[in-house]
Amino acid sequence: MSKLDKKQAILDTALTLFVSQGFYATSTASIAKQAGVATGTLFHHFPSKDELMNHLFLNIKQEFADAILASIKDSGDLKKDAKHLWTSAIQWAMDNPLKQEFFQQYSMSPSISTEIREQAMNSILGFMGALMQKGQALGLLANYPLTLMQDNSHGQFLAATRFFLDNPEKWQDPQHQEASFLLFWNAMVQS
Amino acid sequence: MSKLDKKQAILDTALTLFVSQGFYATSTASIAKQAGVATGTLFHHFPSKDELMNHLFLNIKQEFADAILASIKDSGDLKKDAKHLWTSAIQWAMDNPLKQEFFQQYSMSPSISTEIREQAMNSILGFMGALMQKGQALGLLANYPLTLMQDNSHGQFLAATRFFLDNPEKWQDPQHQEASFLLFWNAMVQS
Amino acid sequence: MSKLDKKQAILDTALTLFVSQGFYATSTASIAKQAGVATGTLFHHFPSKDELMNHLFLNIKQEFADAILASIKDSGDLKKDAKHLWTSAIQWAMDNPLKQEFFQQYSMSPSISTEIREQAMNSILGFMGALMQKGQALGLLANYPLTLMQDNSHGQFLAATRFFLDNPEKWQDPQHQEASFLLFWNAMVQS
Amino acid sequence: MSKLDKKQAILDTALTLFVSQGFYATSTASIAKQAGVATGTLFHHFPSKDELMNHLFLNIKQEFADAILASIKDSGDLKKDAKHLWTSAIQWAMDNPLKQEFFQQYSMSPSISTEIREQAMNSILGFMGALMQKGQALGLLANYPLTLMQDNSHGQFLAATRFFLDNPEKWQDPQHQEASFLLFWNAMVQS
DNA sequence: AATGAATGAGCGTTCATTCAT
DNA sequence: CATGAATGAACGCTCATTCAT
Repeated sequence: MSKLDKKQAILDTALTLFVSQGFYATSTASIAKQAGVATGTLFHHFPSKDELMNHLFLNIKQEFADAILASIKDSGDLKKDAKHLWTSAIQWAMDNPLKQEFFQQYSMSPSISTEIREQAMNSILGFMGALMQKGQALGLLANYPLTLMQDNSHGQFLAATRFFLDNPEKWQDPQHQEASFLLFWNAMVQS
Repeated sequence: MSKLDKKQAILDTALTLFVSQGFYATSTASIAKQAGVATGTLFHHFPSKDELMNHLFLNIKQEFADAILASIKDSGDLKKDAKHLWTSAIQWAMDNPLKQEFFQQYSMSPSISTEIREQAMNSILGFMGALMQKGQALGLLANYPLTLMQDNSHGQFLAATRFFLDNPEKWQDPQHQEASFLLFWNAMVQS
Repeated sequence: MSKLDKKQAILDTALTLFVSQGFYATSTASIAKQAGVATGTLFHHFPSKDELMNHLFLNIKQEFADAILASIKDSGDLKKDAKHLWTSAIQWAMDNPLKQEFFQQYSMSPSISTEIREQAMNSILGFMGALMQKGQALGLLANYPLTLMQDNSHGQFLAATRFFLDNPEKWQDPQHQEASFLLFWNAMVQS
Repeated sequence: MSKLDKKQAILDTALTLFVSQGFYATSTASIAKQAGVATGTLFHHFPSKDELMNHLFLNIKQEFADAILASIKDSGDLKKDAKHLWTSAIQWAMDNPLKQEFFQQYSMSPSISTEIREQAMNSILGFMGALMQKGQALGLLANYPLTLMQDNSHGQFLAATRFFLDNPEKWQDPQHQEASFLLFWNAMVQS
């Protein structure tokens, strides 16, 4: 096993165990053991358990952001673009259930330092913010305060991914998929 | 200090510390010390740290449910009733910021046993579910799958309370208050 | 329940629990609870857990000594008298299995203070000592050192009661009963 | 201090303290401290205090069994062989007073799990059992039930070692040594 | 870089004992 | 005399972290 393999094995194992047992219930010794390395090795790659957690969090956030960024389109039809974005985001969650679960569990937990958490939130909500401002400028979306709309959308996204993660077969159902998007979109529409 | 005072002091201190430091970072010794009782006293009233947590959770959930239940009206105007419900719920959160914070942190955390958590969720989401079914029957709300709508509303509620808790002065602003309700209501209306 | 009843209930419960769970694994709270009294009541009757234990030990030892004393005969036939004594002693153990078990467990354990233990041993072994000296004077028993013979007899008695307590049906068998006595008696006879 | 040294230091210290203070009155912290290691080190080598105890018990039982096994002879003269066995067993106890004391205290105590205790008893009493059956076949020993004889011999052995451990100078006295054996042997002899 | 034995502060919990009622 | 809530020292044990190899 090469160096990179060991570091990656530690990260992979940590993700699995943090999600299934929780951060505090997972000992560094158990991560090392299940990753097939010595306890000391974990601390060669990460200065502390907290740093391992933050590293993991930033890694996953970046993966998600990259996936979303790659799926952004500008077709001229804002609603269509928004639907594409919404669907891509949930699809990523369905494709990466462990990572999404990790996000759900730790994006609001004190196990992750505040600055890291906020940094992650901003970068993701940034996409949505830009889209919303565009919609407002076009008169498609209501002129609600932007930060309120952003937080609301984030809450809807967390609820939607939790729902579909718990009921994966429903994500295959076009009615559910469509309803999920409309709940998100109509909330903001100029009525 | 009377008997009840000591038990209550433990519960109050535990609430404060669990919210500010997290469950695992809060030692039973620190709860006892700050509550002004001996370590043994905590275990005289609660068989374990976990049971103390569950007790706290059920207590707060019941308080919230009682507050919501007391504010339910049936005026014949569903949208008006819904707004009253929505406003009351957020108002309770604004009046009890510590308890709302506790809810945000622990309603999805493994620190609370699954059955206790689900029991709490169901009792609260039950109100919303009934209201939604009524709205669908009247043709006011879209015929989206009920469970999806419920989870979506819950997500919006968590987002709204977090937003107003972080920006309490905005809850005084009628525009924000109105926008918050419309985001919730319009998401579900029949378009 | 009268005062004496409560004190006796505590002693009875302590005997049962000390035998079945051991001294250290039995909490004073559990004794009080099972005896149907408050925790404080135990400490009204006995100044400490250790004193309760010593009290129990002396009580039982006295009961045993009384039973043996009552069964001593002087028929002129030493072997017959010895057999009667031996049989009576084991019979008492069979009739009071809990108390005998208590004896087996604690007569050598540090849970009971040394002086109390020695005091108990001497009073019981005294009977045997007198009998042995008589036998030696008559030329029936070998002139082995008296203390060695006493300790040997005690060891045989403990072994015999343990055996018959574990196999109570064999105590009904005359062959076993006779063999048990002969092992004891022949060990000491002048060969 | 090497690794093995530390583990051995823990075992040695535990033996001394368990014998002098008892199992429950000896804290793991005191064992570690007196052994010159950290508390965690004890638990690095033994998963729990109970396991440390069982380990100790099995170690000592094995040592004793090995010593006895090495001293077994088959000279054709059964009584002579028996005396050799008896003397060797007591000699081991005199040479290892701490370990013998440990045996006396714990071979019947609930601090050691039942299966471990029985396993130890059987392996030791096995020697005696074989010797007795041989004696019965030769018509030298009485036809008492074998298990009763075994238990009886065990009781005599415990009594003899206790006696000589408490009075070590008497083990030097040929009269005491001879008497001790005759008490054991004559008990079983065909009369 | 990798190892894993060693560390010791800190944890949740127990329980003999006290004392106000 | 009886009660049981309260006490706090002490327990067995865990685990993030260090460091000699």
